[in-house]
Amino acid sequence: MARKTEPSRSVTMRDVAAEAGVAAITVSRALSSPDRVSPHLLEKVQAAAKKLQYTPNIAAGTLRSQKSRIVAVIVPTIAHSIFAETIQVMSGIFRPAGYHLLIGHSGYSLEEEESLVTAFLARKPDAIILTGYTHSATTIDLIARAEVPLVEIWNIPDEPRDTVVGISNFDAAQAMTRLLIRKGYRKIGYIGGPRENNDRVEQRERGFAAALQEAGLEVPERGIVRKPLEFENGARALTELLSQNSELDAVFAASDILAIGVLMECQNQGIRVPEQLAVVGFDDVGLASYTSPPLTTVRVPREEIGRRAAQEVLKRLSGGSTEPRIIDLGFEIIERRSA
Amino acid sequence: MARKTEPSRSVTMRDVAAEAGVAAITVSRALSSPDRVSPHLLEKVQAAAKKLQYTPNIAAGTLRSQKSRIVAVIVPTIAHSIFAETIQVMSGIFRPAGYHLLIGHSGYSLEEEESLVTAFLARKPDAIILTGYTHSATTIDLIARAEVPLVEIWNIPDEPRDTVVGISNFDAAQAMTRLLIRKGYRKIGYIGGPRENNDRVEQRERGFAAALQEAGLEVPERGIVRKPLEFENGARALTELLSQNSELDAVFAASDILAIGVLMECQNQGIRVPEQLAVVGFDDVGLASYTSPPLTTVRVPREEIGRRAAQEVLKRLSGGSTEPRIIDLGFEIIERRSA
DNA sequence: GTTTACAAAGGTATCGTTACCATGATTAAG
DNA sequence: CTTAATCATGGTAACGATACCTTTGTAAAC
Repeated sequence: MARKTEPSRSVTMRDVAAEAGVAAITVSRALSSPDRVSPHLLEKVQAAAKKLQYTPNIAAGTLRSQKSRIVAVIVPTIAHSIFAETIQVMSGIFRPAGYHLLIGHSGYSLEEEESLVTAFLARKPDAIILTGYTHSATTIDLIARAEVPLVEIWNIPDEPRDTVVGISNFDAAQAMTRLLIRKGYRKIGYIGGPRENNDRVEQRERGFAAALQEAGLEVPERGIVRKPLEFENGARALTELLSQNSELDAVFAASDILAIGVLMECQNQGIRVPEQLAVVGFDDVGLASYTSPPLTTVRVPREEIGRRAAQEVLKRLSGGSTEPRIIDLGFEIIERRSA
Repeated sequence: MARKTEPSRSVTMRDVAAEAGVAAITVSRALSSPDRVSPHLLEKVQAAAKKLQYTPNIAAGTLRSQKSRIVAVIVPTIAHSIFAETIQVMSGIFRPAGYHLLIGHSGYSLEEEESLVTAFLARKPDAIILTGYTHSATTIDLIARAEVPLVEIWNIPDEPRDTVVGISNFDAAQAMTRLLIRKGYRKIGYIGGPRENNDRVEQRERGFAAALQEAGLEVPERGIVRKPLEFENGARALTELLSQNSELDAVFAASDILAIGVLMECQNQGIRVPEQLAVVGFDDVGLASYTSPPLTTVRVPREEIGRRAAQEVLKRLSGGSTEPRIIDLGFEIIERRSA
């Protein structure tokens, strides 16, 4: 591909300026704040830029202005649909605004997250978006020192560090469990993800336990199973749960992925849902309304989380308030037929 | 968060140099090619960098060296698990090598892809990874002019432009259809995605048609339905297909997402799979082995695609060959119980 | 012991843009 | 009609790193 002609120095602002018969700085202005140059020159500059196929060198601009027009995003995993969707939505909002996304996945490891933050900070991102509120002290310190706006998404803490956009996973899990109780289920098992470094899952588990407690119910003996969020683990977890607890009448899965695994296993084992066993999930992934029976679950406004997070960043970057604040987007219990 | 003390000029290489009692250039070398400085000074520099919490300014380095250590990746959509997985794998390989990923989604639009390429090019990426081989002429020209290595993934063209890592979607679809024919199915319907700007899907459709033709079979009247890749569209497409073609005995879905939608609709309508209707998919997503019945499908080595693509980029960036070439990773027919 | 080779370290210029300040032109205010 | 205020434009320096070249020191070769 690369044709070897000459060193082919790339077209710079100076070249465009010469072509248009103006100063370099005017080209800069024409391209980044068009309303600050006269229509006449603006047109000339644009024509010249087009003619020379000028591509600005962002690195140079970043070096001088200390603004990279990059937003760094770190999620636990990109390969989970809920995070992929969030990223996609954010990307769609940042793009037209001229910002690009630097994406990393921590694999639920705080060390890896810290290492990513360190690496990303070297690119002077204009903002950083992290998942959850659980981060290493160094991570937080690094970001504070760099004076980079921080938006934490997906879960709501007691005290915000900076901006937070999410829902109360505790409240949502509690509400869902209450529904189960209200419907008359009494022996409710829990299937969730590992709690390490995952405050979303941890809060869901707590919300579940809180609902049982306030109803005077107990968590069944060995009624809690935790496995990574994969379909097959839902299936396995159910088997495990049932082998320990034959008279379970309901299962709360802290993620639809697990819940769907549970439903599939029920189908395999011929367990009728919800007659023999009620199953509820969390997230409301696309598939949840197509399972049989359709899954009762908690709808998390995940696109809205992405959208608001991105909008908050943009607002902040154009001079918005820097006060720490929590944006609670709320959840919704979606009753379908699995409970 | 941002504490307003003083302008807090950030720590530069010069500061580290002063602290370590060496020249700035030595710091540069110590950090980027440690084996080119004496162990003694290396240690001193590292200590100084640590003490001052030095963070390199990549923009400055990029400006000077014309190397950004950024790789741009454009996929049609991030929110589809197969692309999310590919991205995750690539990200995992690039990260330890010191490269970061700039990710964009084109929404299956060539114009949007072109616009993304234009925007990304301004960041002087060290390589660009695109999905499929169908791109606008300008896109290709832009990349060629910028002399940026290009890797195209997921599908294999006749003539490679640069590096290609993928599978033959044509061959795979053909092989799958042949299997259906070999098993005795004769009235085979097709459910696929829209073909515009999607050479993967297009080649699958062609492969399907080719297999029927070589067996002397015909595509059933109105036996082809195309809808965006969503579960619900699989369900809808099946209904549509069946209403036009009551004696269909098999359905080839060009994506597991659609196939799973089909399976769910079969369950709803009480159609026995595979006895009344065989269903096969394409991709082998995680869920495919958990449906009931488990889905017969084409396994696409999508993690391997991501891995190889990333490795090829790294190889190329450390001086590897620049000859255009195709890396065909092959596919596998996974026979489960849905056909 | 002298010459050659090579490694280690430093000096300086430079990448391409934008911040900052200055200038001249135009308009508004008195 | 003068003065101030505002706008459009330009000149220059600087952001922080690395490429390139030079210098110095040490080991190898004869």
